[in-house]
Amino acid sequence: MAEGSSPSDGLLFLTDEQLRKGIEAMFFAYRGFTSDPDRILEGMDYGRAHHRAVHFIHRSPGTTVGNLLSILGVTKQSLNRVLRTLFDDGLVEARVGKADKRERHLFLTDKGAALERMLSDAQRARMRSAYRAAGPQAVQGFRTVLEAMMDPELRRQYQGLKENGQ
Amino acid sequence: MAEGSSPSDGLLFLTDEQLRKGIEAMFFAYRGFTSDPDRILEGMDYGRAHHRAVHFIHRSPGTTVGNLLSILGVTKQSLNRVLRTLFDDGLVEARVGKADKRERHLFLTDKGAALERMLSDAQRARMRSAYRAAGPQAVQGFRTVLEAMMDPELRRQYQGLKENGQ
DNA sequence: TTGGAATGTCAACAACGCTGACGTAAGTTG
DNA sequence: CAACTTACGTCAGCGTTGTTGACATTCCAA
Repeated sequence: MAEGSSPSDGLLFLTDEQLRKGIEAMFFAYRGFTSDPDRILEGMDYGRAHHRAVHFIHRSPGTTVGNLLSILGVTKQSLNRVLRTLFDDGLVEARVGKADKRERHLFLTDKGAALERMLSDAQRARMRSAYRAAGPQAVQGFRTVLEAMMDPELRRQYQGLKENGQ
Repeated sequence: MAEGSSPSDGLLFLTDEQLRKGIEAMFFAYRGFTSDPDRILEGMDYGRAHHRAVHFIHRSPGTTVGNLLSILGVTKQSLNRVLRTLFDDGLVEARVGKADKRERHLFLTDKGAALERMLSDAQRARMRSAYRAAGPQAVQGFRTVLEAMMDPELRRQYQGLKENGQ
Protein backbone atom coordinates (compact mmCIF):
# COMPACT_ATOMS: atom_id res chain seq x y z
CA MET A 1 0.00 0.00 0.00
CA ALA A 2 2.90 2.34 -0.61
CA GLU A 3 1.34 4.17 -3.46
CA GLY A 4 -1.67 3.44 -5.56
CA SER A 5 -3.89 2.68 -2.60
CA SER A 6 -6.62 4.89 -4.02
CA PRO A 7 -8.80 3.79 -6.92
CA SER A 8 -6.93 5.62 -9.61
CA ASP A 9 -4.16 7.73 -8.30
CA GLY A 10 -4.83 10.84 -10.33
CA LEU A 11 -8.00 11.33 -8.33
CA LEU A 12 -6.52 12.44 -5.04
CA PHE A 13 -7.94 15.89 -5.66
CA LEU A 14 -11.41 14.40 -5.23
CA THR A 15 -10.98 13.29 -1.63
CA ASP A 16 -13.46 14.57 0.91
CA GLU A 17 -10.72 16.57 2.55
CA GLN A 18 -9.84 18.33 -0.69
CA LEU A 19 -13.49 19.04 -1.37
CA ARG A 20 -13.92 20.42 2.12
CA LYS A 21 -11.04 22.80 1.59
CA GLY A 22 -12.66 23.97 -1.62
CA ILE A 23 -15.91 24.59 0.21
CA GLU A 24 -14.19 26.63 2.88
CA ALA A 25 -12.22 28.53 0.27
CA MET A 26 -15.50 29.54 -1.37
CA PHE A 27 -16.86 30.67 1.96
CA PHE A 28 -13.91 32.84 2.91
CA ALA A 29 -13.28 34.16 -0.58
CA TYR A 30 -16.88 35.23 -1.01
CA ARG A 31 -16.62 37.23 2.17
CA GLY A 32 -13.67 39.12 0.70
CA PHE A 33 -15.40 39.41 -2.63
CA THR A 34 -18.38 41.29 -1.22
CA SER A 35 -16.60 43.27 1.47
CA ASP A 36 -15.40 46.26 -0.55
CA PRO A 37 -18.78 47.15 -2.11
CA ASP A 38 -20.47 46.47 1.22
CA ARG A 39 -18.16 48.93 2.89
CA ILE A 40 -18.92 51.59 0.29
CA LEU A 41 -22.66 51.05 0.51
CA GLU A 42 -22.93 51.12 4.27
CA GLY A 43 -23.98 54.55 5.33
CA MET A 44 -25.68 55.18 2.02
CA ASP A 45 -29.19 53.82 2.20
CA TYR A 46 -28.24 50.96 -0.08
CA GLY A 47 -27.16 47.37 0.32
CA ARG A 48 -25.98 44.38 -1.61
CA ALA A 49 -29.29 44.05 -3.42
CA HIS A 50 -28.93 47.53 -4.85
CA HIS A 51 -25.42 46.73 -5.95
CA ARG A 52 -26.57 43.67 -7.84
CA ALA A 53 -29.36 45.54 -9.58
CA VAL A 54 -27.08 48.39 -10.60
CA HIS A 55 -24.43 45.95 -11.78
CA PHE A 56 -26.69 44.04 -14.12
CA ILE A 57 -28.45 47.13 -15.42
CA HIS A 58 -25.05 48.53 -16.29
CA ARG A 59 -24.08 45.24 -17.84
CA SER A 60 -27.19 44.99 -19.98
CA PRO A 61 -28.63 48.46 -20.49
CA GLY A 62 -32.26 48.35 -21.51
CA THR A 63 -32.90 45.03 -19.82
CA THR A 64 -36.45 44.48 -18.65
CA VAL A 65 -37.69 43.94 -15.12
CA GLY A 66 -38.58 40.35 -15.91
CA ASN A 67 -35.16 39.64 -17.31
CA LEU A 68 -33.54 41.10 -14.23
CA LEU A 69 -35.78 38.96 -12.07
CA SER A 70 -34.60 35.81 -13.73
CA ILE A 71 -30.96 36.81 -13.47
CA LEU A 72 -31.13 37.79 -9.83
CA GLY A 73 -33.39 34.94 -8.83
CA VAL A 74 -35.53 36.86 -6.38
CA THR A 75 -39.23 37.64 -6.25
CA LYS A 76 -40.63 40.66 -8.04
CA GLN A 77 -41.72 42.14 -4.71
CA SER A 78 -38.18 42.01 -3.45
CA LEU A 79 -36.69 43.45 -6.62
CA ASN A 80 -39.38 46.08 -6.84
CA ARG A 81 -38.57 47.46 -3.42
CA VAL A 82 -34.99 47.92 -4.57
CA LEU A 83 -35.84 49.38 -7.95
CA ARG A 84 -38.26 51.86 -6.41
CA THR A 85 -35.58 53.41 -4.23
CA LEU A 86 -33.25 53.54 -7.22
CA PHE A 87 -35.91 55.34 -9.26
CA ASP A 88 -36.74 57.72 -6.43
CA ASP A 89 -33.11 58.62 -5.96
CA GLY A 90 -32.59 59.11 -9.66
CA LEU A 91 -30.06 56.35 -10.19
CA VAL A 92 -32.13 54.27 -12.57
CA GLU A 93 -34.55 55.21 -15.30
CA ALA A 94 -37.29 53.10 -16.87
CA ARG A 95 -38.50 53.54 -20.44
CA VAL A 96 -41.67 51.90 -21.69
CA GLY A 97 -40.99 49.29 -24.34
CA LYS A 98 -41.58 50.17 -27.98
CA ALA A 99 -42.50 46.72 -29.21
CA ASP A 100 -44.23 45.60 -26.06
CA LYS A 101 -45.52 48.49 -24.03
CA ARG A 102 -45.93 46.37 -20.91
CA GLU A 103 -42.21 46.03 -20.57
CA ARG A 104 -40.05 48.61 -18.85
CA HIS A 105 -36.50 48.91 -20.04
CA LEU A 106 -34.02 49.88 -17.37
CA PHE A 107 -31.10 52.26 -17.72
CA LEU A 108 -28.64 53.88 -15.36
CA THR A 109 -28.67 57.64 -15.12
CA ASP A 110 -25.37 59.50 -14.91
CA LYS A 111 -25.69 59.41 -11.16
CA GLY A 112 -26.38 55.68 -11.25
CA ALA A 113 -23.45 55.09 -13.55
CA ALA A 114 -21.23 56.98 -11.11
CA LEU A 115 -22.23 54.71 -8.26
CA GLU A 116 -21.80 51.64 -10.41
CA ARG A 117 -18.30 52.76 -11.29
CA MET A 118 -17.36 53.34 -7.69
CA LEU A 119 -18.58 49.89 -6.69
CA SER A 120 -17.14 47.97 -9.58
CA ASP A 121 -13.81 49.77 -9.37
CA ALA A 122 -13.47 48.53 -5.82
CA GLN A 123 -14.53 45.02 -6.69
CA ARG A 124 -12.35 44.86 -9.77
CA ALA A 125 -9.36 46.10 -7.83
CA ARG A 126 -9.59 43.08 -5.58
CA MET A 127 -10.10 40.71 -8.50
CA ARG A 128 -7.23 42.26 -10.40
CA SER A 129 -4.83 41.85 -7.56
CA ALA A 130 -5.95 38.27 -6.98
CA TYR A 131 -5.67 37.49 -10.69
CA ARG A 132 -2.25 39.07 -10.93
CA ALA A 133 -1.01 37.18 -7.90
CA ALA A 134 -2.36 33.87 -9.18
CA GLY A 135 -1.41 34.14 -12.83
CA PRO A 136 -3.29 33.48 -16.08
CA GLN A 137 -3.29 29.71 -15.86
CA ALA A 138 -4.77 29.74 -12.36
CA VAL A 139 -7.39 32.22 -13.54
CA GLN A 140 -8.34 29.89 -16.33
CA GLY A 141 -8.83 27.08 -13.82
CA PHE A 142 -10.73 29.35 -11.48
CA ARG A 143 -13.26 30.21 -14.15
CA THR A 144 -13.57 26.61 -15.30
CA VAL A 145 -14.39 25.31 -11.83
CA LEU A 146 -16.84 28.13 -11.10
CA GLU A 147 -18.71 27.46 -14.31
CA ALA A 148 -18.91 23.79 -13.50
CA MET A 149 -20.33 24.65 -10.11
CA MET A 150 -23.29 26.64 -11.44
CA ASP A 151 -26.77 25.24 -11.87
CA PRO A 152 -27.32 24.61 -15.59
CA GLU A 153 -30.01 27.27 -15.66
CA LEU A 154 -27.70 29.86 -14.08
CA ARG A 155 -24.84 28.81 -16.31
CA ARG A 156 -26.95 29.66 -19.32
CA GLN A 157 -27.70 33.08 -17.84
CA TYR A 158 -24.02 33.60 -17.19
CA GLN A 159 -22.98 32.56 -20.66
CA GLY A 160 -25.75 34.66 -22.15
CA LEU A 161 -24.23 37.68 -20.45
CA LYS A 162 -20.85 36.82 -21.89
CA GLU A 163 -22.07 37.04 -25.45
CA ASN A 164 -23.95 40.30 -25.38
CA GLY A 165 -21.38 41.62 -22.94
CA GLN A 166 -20.49 44.53 -25.18
CA MET B 1 -3.13 46.92 -34.19
CA ALA B 2 -3.35 43.30 -35.26
CA GLU B 3 -1.93 41.86 -32.07
CA GLY B 4 0.19 43.29 -29.31
CA SER B 5 -1.87 46.43 -28.91
CA SER B 6 -2.00 45.98 -25.14
CA PRO B 7 0.81 47.03 -22.82
CA SER B 8 2.36 43.64 -22.33
CA ASP B 9 0.56 40.93 -24.11
CA GLY B 10 0.53 38.33 -21.35
CA LEU B 11 -1.76 40.57 -19.37
CA LEU B 12 -4.93 40.25 -21.40
CA PHE B 13 -6.46 38.31 -18.54
CA LEU B 14 -6.41 41.51 -16.49
CA THR B 15 -8.72 43.53 -18.70
CA ASP B 16 -11.83 45.01 -17.15
CA GLU B 17 -13.94 42.68 -19.25
CA GLN B 18 -12.13 39.62 -17.96
CA LEU B 19 -12.41 40.84 -14.41
CA ARG B 20 -16.10 41.47 -14.86
CA LYS B 21 -16.61 37.94 -16.06
CA GLY B 22 -14.80 36.69 -12.99
CA ILE B 23 -17.06 38.77 -10.77
CA GLU B 24 -20.16 37.41 -12.41
CA ALA B 25 -18.81 33.87 -12.25
CA MET B 26 -18.39 34.29 -8.48
CA PHE B 27 -21.94 35.55 -8.20
CA PHE B 28 -23.56 32.71 -10.13
CA ALA B 29 -21.32 30.00 -8.75
CA TYR B 30 -21.99 31.04 -5.18
CA ARG B 31 -25.68 30.72 -5.84
CA GLY B 32 -25.15 27.14 -6.93
CA PHE B 33 -22.77 26.52 -4.07
CA THR B 34 -25.35 27.37 -1.42
CA SER B 35 -28.44 26.05 -3.15
CA ASP B 36 -28.28 22.38 -2.14
CA PRO B 37 -27.90 22.95 1.60
CA ASP B 38 -30.48 25.73 1.43
CA ARG B 39 -32.92 23.34 -0.14
CA ILE B 40 -32.34 20.76 2.57
CA LEU B 41 -32.68 23.30 5.36
CA GLU B 42 -35.85 24.94 4.12
CA GLY B 43 -38.76 23.44 5.95
CA MET B 44 -36.59 22.55 8.91
CA ASP B 45 -36.40 25.55 11.21
CA TYR B 46 -32.83 26.19 10.14
CA GLY B 47 -31.04 28.38 7.65
CA ARG B 48 -27.65 29.16 6.24
CA ALA B 49 -26.39 30.45 9.56
CA HIS B 50 -27.09 27.12 11.21
CA HIS B 51 -25.31 25.33 8.42
CA ARG B 52 -22.19 27.41 8.90
CA ALA B 53 -22.15 26.87 12.65
CA VAL B 54 -22.61 23.13 12.28
CA HIS B 55 -19.97 22.98 9.59
CA PHE B 56 -17.25 24.63 11.63
CA ILE B 57 -18.12 22.79 14.83
CA HIS B 58 -17.75 19.58 12.89
CA ARG B 59 -14.54 20.80 11.39
CA SER B 60 -13.01 21.80 14.73
CA PRO B 61 -14.71 19.83 17.47
CA GLY B 62 -14.27 21.44 20.86
CA THR B 63 -13.88 24.91 19.40
CA THR B 64 -14.97 27.72 21.69
CA VAL B 65 -17.73 30.23 21.11
CA GLY B 66 -15.20 33.02 20.78
CA ASN B 67 -13.24 31.12 18.18
CA LEU B 68 -16.38 30.44 16.20
CA LEU B 69 -17.24 34.12 16.38
CA SER B 70 -13.98 35.11 14.79
CA ILE B 71 -14.30 32.49 12.05
CA LEU B 72 -17.85 33.39 11.15
CA GLY B 73 -17.37 37.12 11.52
CA VAL B 74 -20.72 37.87 13.12
CA THR B 75 -21.74 39.34 16.45
CA LYS B 76 -22.14 37.19 19.51
CA GLN B 77 -25.83 38.06 19.66
CA SER B 78 -26.32 36.78 16.15
CA LEU B 79 -24.35 33.60 16.75
CA ASN B 80 -26.02 33.06 20.08
CA ARG B 81 -29.46 33.02 18.57
CA VAL B 82 -28.32 30.26 16.25
CA LEU B 83 -26.46 28.25 18.88
CA ARG B 84 -29.38 28.40 21.26
CA THR B 85 -31.70 26.69 18.81
CA LEU B 86 -29.02 24.10 18.10
CA PHE B 87 -28.67 23.40 21.83
CA ASP B 88 -32.42 23.28 22.34
CA ASP B 89 -32.85 20.83 19.51
CA GLY B 90 -30.02 18.65 20.75
CA LEU B 91 -27.74 19.07 17.75
CA VAL B 92 -24.87 20.75 19.58
CA GLU B 93 -23.46 20.24 23.02
CA ALA B 94 -21.33 22.61 25.11
CA ARG B 95 -18.81 21.48 27.70
CA VAL B 96 -17.24 23.85 30.18
CA GLY B 97 -13.52 24.26 29.64
CA LYS B 98 -11.11 22.42 31.92
CA ALA B 99 -8.30 24.94 31.82
CA ASP B 100 -10.50 28.02 31.56
CA LYS B 101 -13.96 27.48 32.93
CA ARG B 102 -15.32 30.57 31.21
CA GLU B 103 -14.96 28.89 27.85
CA ARG B 104 -17.54 26.56 26.41
CA HIS B 105 -16.32 23.94 24.04
CA LEU B 106 -18.73 23.00 21.29
CA PHE B 107 -19.40 19.52 19.95
CA LEU B 108 -21.93 17.99 17.61
CA THR B 109 -24.21 15.34 19.06
CA ASP B 110 -25.02 12.28 16.98
CA LYS B 111 -28.09 14.06 15.74
CA GLY B 112 -26.02 17.12 14.87
CA ALA B 113 -23.45 15.01 13.09
CA ALA B 114 -26.22 13.42 11.07
CA LEU B 115 -27.45 16.80 9.88
CA GLU B 116 -23.92 17.92 9.12
CA ARG B 117 -23.38 14.83 7.02
CA MET B 118 -26.55 15.37 5.08
CA LEU B 119 -25.61 18.96 4.31
CA SER B 120 -21.99 18.39 3.49
CA ASP B 121 -22.75 15.33 1.38
CA ALA B 122 -24.94 17.51 -0.79
CA GLN B 123 -22.42 20.29 -0.98
CA ARG B 124 -19.52 17.96 -1.63
CA ALA B 125 -21.43 16.19 -4.37
CA ARG B 126 -21.66 19.44 -6.27
CA MET B 127 -18.01 20.25 -5.64
CA ARG B 128 -16.95 16.78 -6.65
CA SER B 129 -18.76 16.91 -9.92
CA ALA B 130 -17.39 20.37 -10.65
CA TYR B 131 -13.86 19.28 -9.74
CA ARG B 132 -14.14 16.17 -11.84
CA ALA B 133 -15.42 18.09 -14.82
CA ALA B 134 -12.70 20.71 -14.52
CA GLY B 135 -9.72 18.50 -13.76
CA PRO B 136 -6.92 18.70 -11.20
CA GLN B 137 -5.04 21.55 -12.78
CA ALA B 138 -8.10 23.77 -12.92
CA VAL B 139 -8.84 22.91 -9.30
CA GLN B 140 -5.37 24.02 -8.36
CA GLY B 141 -5.94 27.36 -10.08
CA PHE B 142 -9.37 27.71 -8.53
CA ARG B 143 -7.95 27.39 -5.03
CA THR B 144 -5.08 29.72 -5.77
CA VAL B 145 -7.31 32.53 -6.98
CA LEU B 146 -9.77 32.12 -4.12
CA GLU B 147 -6.98 32.34 -1.58
CA ALA B 148 -5.64 35.45 -3.22
CA MET B 149 -9.10 36.98 -3.03
CA MET B 150 -9.46 36.61 0.74
CA ASP B 151 -8.76 39.35 3.23
CA PRO B 152 -5.41 38.61 4.88
CA GLU B 153 -7.13 38.11 8.22
CA LEU B 154 -9.57 35.61 6.73
CA ARG B 155 -6.81 33.90 4.82
CA ARG B 156 -5.07 33.18 8.09
CA GLN B 157 -8.25 31.70 9.50
CA TYR B 158 -8.63 29.57 6.40
CA GLN B 159 -5.07 28.35 6.50
CA GLY B 160 -5.34 27.72 10.22
CA LEU B 161 -8.22 25.39 9.50
CA LYS B 162 -6.16 23.56 6.92
CA GLU B 163 -3.49 22.56 9.40
CA ASN B 164 -5.60 21.16 12.21
CA GLY B 165 -7.98 19.80 9.58
CA GLN B 166 -7.66 16.21 10.83
C1' DT C 1 -63.23 38.85 -26.50
C1' DT C 2 -60.88 36.30 -23.48
C1' DG C 3 -56.78 34.55 -21.45
C1' DG C 4 -52.32 35.13 -20.00
C1' DA C 5 -48.00 37.81 -19.60
C1' DA C 6 -45.49 41.82 -17.57
C1' DT C 7 -45.61 44.79 -14.14
C1' DG C 8 -46.82 47.38 -9.67
C1' DT C 9 -48.30 47.39 -4.97
C1' DC C 10 -50.12 46.39 -0.23
C1' DA C 11 -49.57 43.58 3.85
C1' DA C 12 -47.41 40.39 6.67
C1' DC C 13 -43.73 37.61 7.95
C1' DA C 14 -38.96 35.16 8.55
C1' DA C 15 -33.93 34.85 8.63
C1' DC C 16 -30.11 36.95 9.98
C1' DG C 17 -27.29 40.67 10.28
C1' DC C 18 -26.52 44.92 13.62
C1' DT C 19 -26.09 48.14 18.14
C1' DG C 20 -26.60 49.08 22.96
C1' DA C 21 -26.97 47.75 27.55
C1' DC C 22 -26.67 44.81 31.37
C1' DG C 23 -25.38 40.57 34.08
C1' DT C 24 -22.38 36.83 35.73
C1' DA C 25 -18.66 33.79 36.33
C1' DA C 26 -13.95 33.33 36.24
C1' DG C 27 -9.32 34.42 35.15
C1' DT C 28 -5.48 38.00 36.01
C1' DT C 29 -2.97 41.47 38.04
C1' DG C 30 -1.63 45.09 41.36
C1' DC D 1 -7.95 40.70 48.59
C1' DA D 2 -9.67 44.21 45.38
C1' DA D 3 -9.98 45.70 40.80
C1' DC D 4 -9.87 44.88 36.12
C1' DT D 5 -10.65 42.13 32.13
C1' DT D 6 -12.30 38.25 29.51
C1' DA D 7 -15.76 34.93 27.90
C1' DC D 8 -20.11 34.31 27.58
C1' DG D 9 -25.38 34.98 27.86
C1' DT D 10 -29.46 37.73 27.19
C1' DC D 11 -33.05 41.38 26.53
C1' DA D 12 -34.75 44.83 23.45
C1' DG D 13 -34.95 47.04 19.17
C1' DC D 14 -33.92 47.79 14.45
C1' DG D 15 -32.54 47.25 9.15
C1' DT D 16 -31.96 44.66 4.88
C1' DT D 17 -33.45 41.37 2.07
C1' DG D 18 -35.66 37.48 1.18
C1' DT D 19 -40.55 35.09 1.19
C1' DT D 20 -46.21 34.36 0.24
C1' DG D 21 -50.57 35.84 -0.89
C1' DA D 22 -53.76 38.82 -2.98
C1' DC D 23 -55.29 42.25 -6.12
C1' DA D 24 -55.00 45.81 -10.04
C1' DT D 25 -53.49 47.41 -14.52
C1' DT D 26 -52.02 47.24 -19.07
C1' DC D 27 -51.48 45.07 -23.20
C1' DC D 28 -50.22 41.24 -26.48
C1' DA D 29 -52.11 37.27 -28.83
C1' DA D 30 -55.23 33.67 -30.08
